[in-house]
Amino acid sequence: MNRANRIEPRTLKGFRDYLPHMMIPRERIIDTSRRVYRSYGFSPIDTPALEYLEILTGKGGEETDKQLYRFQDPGERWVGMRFDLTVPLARFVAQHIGELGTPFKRYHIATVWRGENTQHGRYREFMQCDFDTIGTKSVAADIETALVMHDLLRAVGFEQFRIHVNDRTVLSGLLEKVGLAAHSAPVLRAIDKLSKLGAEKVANEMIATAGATPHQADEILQMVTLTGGNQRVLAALEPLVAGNATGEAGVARLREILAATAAAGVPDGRIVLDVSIARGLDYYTGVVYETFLEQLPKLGSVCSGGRYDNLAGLYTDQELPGIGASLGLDRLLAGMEELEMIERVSTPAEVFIPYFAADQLHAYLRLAAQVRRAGFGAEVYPEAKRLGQQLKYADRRGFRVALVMGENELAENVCQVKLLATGGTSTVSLAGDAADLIAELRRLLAAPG
RNA sequence: GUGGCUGUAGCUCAGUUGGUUAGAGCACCGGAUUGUGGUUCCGGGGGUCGAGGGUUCGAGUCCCUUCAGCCACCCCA
Repeated sequence: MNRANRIEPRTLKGFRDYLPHMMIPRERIIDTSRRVYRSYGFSPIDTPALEYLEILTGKGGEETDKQLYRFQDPGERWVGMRFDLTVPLARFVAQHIGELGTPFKRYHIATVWRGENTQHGRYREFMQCDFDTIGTKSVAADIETALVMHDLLRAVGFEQFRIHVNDRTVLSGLLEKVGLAAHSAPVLRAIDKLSKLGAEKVANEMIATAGATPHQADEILQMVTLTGGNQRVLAALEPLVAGNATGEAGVARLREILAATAAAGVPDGRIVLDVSIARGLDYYTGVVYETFLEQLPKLGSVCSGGRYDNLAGLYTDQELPGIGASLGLDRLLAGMEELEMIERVSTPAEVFIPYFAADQLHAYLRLAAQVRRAGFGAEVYPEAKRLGQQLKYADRRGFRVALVMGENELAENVCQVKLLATGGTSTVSLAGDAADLIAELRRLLAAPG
């Protein structure tokens, strides 16, 4: 094909290819989250990428409506691509709750699409790793959500992180007391920006967008800027919501969550009561969580969620409360990269077998099969090229070990085990189904990674 | 969606007031070295200078449009 007809290979704005060295850590985090969710009894589900447009519009507000990928399918139905996993979940439970029963715990790891403007760490196609508990208002579900978030971050490899917790009913209670209950959405959006903008600008925004008086703004700020440790914040909150049942219940719930997570073994200081955490989404009605990495506070929350007490109200009359959270996979990966927690590797296999003696392919394939039976990934190079080149290939890809076996080794039924990181080499026997080799590999590859 | 900045090789970039055939480093492939990689040396493949149009005798360089990336707002994972 000549140059003029050639199609330029390119990807759409906000859509990405994932090369092996990015996909390997990505899959590792996905596998980790799957393992943690399952360890708490969350079950996997999946839903279609496309939904009837009417399912997706109306929930989530104007912004999401604008960002929705929508088109007519070949049958001229109006359809949309899911922009999160919560709305499909709402439809899913409304449709199937009869056969699922409650409480229903599910996780859903899948791609979503939003036609919004791109920015660093923000794309038009990205993956969400959600878990939710549907059909119970119990504080136990709130507590479990925090525990899952905690285990998840630790399983991925973090120790330096904090889960910030708040309860929107505390804010609602205060808004009722000061007389701003009718404007809660813009007030909450303003409060959510406190860490970014500072108290003064937040006050101005509340006055401008929510019609608050300076006095009202001041009262709200007084509460959301409380600091000084969980117990002290709780003690300070109580008088502020006193006499308002909604607010009092919220404070009690927060107190219970903090006590229970501590009892479950979450270290002191990991879970932080932060009254300024509001979460932008309108559908949260109770507890809200955000997780920050201590080394990268500016990265924003890497795992967030909260309680919504009428998830499926658009699709069914049955009241279905729930709580859930979502791992910010791309943001977390960006953070791990910045913290140099990601090893540059572009092979998922540990063991490299150079194709050395040109007429001995069968011997290499047999060796590789023995290594794989022991549970290791093994790759045989496809061409009998110069050994140096093959080792260079193995080194670049990030293999851990090379098994060198040429004429000499074959004659003695042994092979060299070469640790690529150091160059250190030992010779082991292949007798008896390569038992010595397998033992040596287990020893060398025991280290994590 | 709004505003600003930036687009030269896979990556990071040089390229003089507009002037002949567009360069470097790294990366990639091959050789030096037909049995040992991450060092060195030599060679090679890769660019219609993001794309389209305009001004000009002449455009990588100036102008317009468009696409993409980055930043801020908005919103959010």
